Amino acid sequence: MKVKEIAVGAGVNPDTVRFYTREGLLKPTRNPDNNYQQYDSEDLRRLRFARKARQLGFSLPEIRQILEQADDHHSPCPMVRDVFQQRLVEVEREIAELQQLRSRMTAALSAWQDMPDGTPDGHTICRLIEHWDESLPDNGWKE
Amino acid sequence: MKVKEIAVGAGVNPDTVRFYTREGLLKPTRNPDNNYQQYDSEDLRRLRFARKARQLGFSLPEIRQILEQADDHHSPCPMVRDVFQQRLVEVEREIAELQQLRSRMTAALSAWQDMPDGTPDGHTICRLIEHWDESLPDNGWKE
DNA sequence: TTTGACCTGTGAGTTGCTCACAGGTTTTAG
DNA sequence: CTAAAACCTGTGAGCAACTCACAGGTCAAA
Repeated sequence: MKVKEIAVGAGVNPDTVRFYTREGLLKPTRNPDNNYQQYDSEDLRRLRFARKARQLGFSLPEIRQILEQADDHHSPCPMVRDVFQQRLVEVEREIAELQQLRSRMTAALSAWQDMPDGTPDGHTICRLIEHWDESLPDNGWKE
Repeated sequence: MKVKEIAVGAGVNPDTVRFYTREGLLKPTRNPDNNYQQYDSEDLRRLRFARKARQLGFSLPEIRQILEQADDHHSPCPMVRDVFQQRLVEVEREIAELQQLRSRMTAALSAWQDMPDGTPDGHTICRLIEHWDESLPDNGWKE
């Protein structure tokens, strides 16, 4: 298979295939005639695997690690379960944060119905946002 | 105020202050003696505003636009309401996706309890992920 | 006066792609 | 048979929103 073929087979952009190849997730051979990359069905499985793992929130280094373990004939599954559980915790945290954000946003929107538009008098930029209260999740400042 | 002072005042990294200044969100004056940036309380309000807006999901260009509108003595609030409502829709979509992901993950985790670890026999990388089903939200391939 | 903490600008690193470029190859249509 | 379209190659830049590193200037306290 050539780049575009495997890309279509996995439903990704050909540049993603080239990128994953550069990153060492795929290890095609070369056609000595024209110097083209040659992928086989194994590469296709790896690519599909990588895409699924990405959707689950695995990072490229993690995926590479899993693939390398598989190459070395070690079962990556216990590790996958670990990362997977961590990821689940993160997902739940993200959900909670977004839900909190949503309830604040809907509350704010209904409150704003009764508020006049801010007049930028040099003291107020937009009271809609300025009156947004302070207690949002803190991001940063030297964690 | 000097960089670190305003940074502490808004609870952000001094580099973020410098970055926002480069990006035109803050417009400090210069101390001609030492070439230091000089921020005033107005800048502090702008910075706090920007941070709140970021937490609400506004992008830096959007925030800059809002600030510029306020500088020109136009009320940015109607625009803010618009962007805000769009953002609310996005937040809700994100929540829905994450919730779907979570339910799939918990289902998978309990299913995996009964599955053996994949033996990488050259045909399987990790059945935990390979058996993850296909119908996740599609990202990409020429939108 | 010598630390140490701050300031300056610029440039690179982060993540996971995506796109642009310039040139080589292969396929297809006329 | 040839010309154009469609593919391939590697490299390098761009995205978002910072964060950090570097090299050198400035200023406060001890």
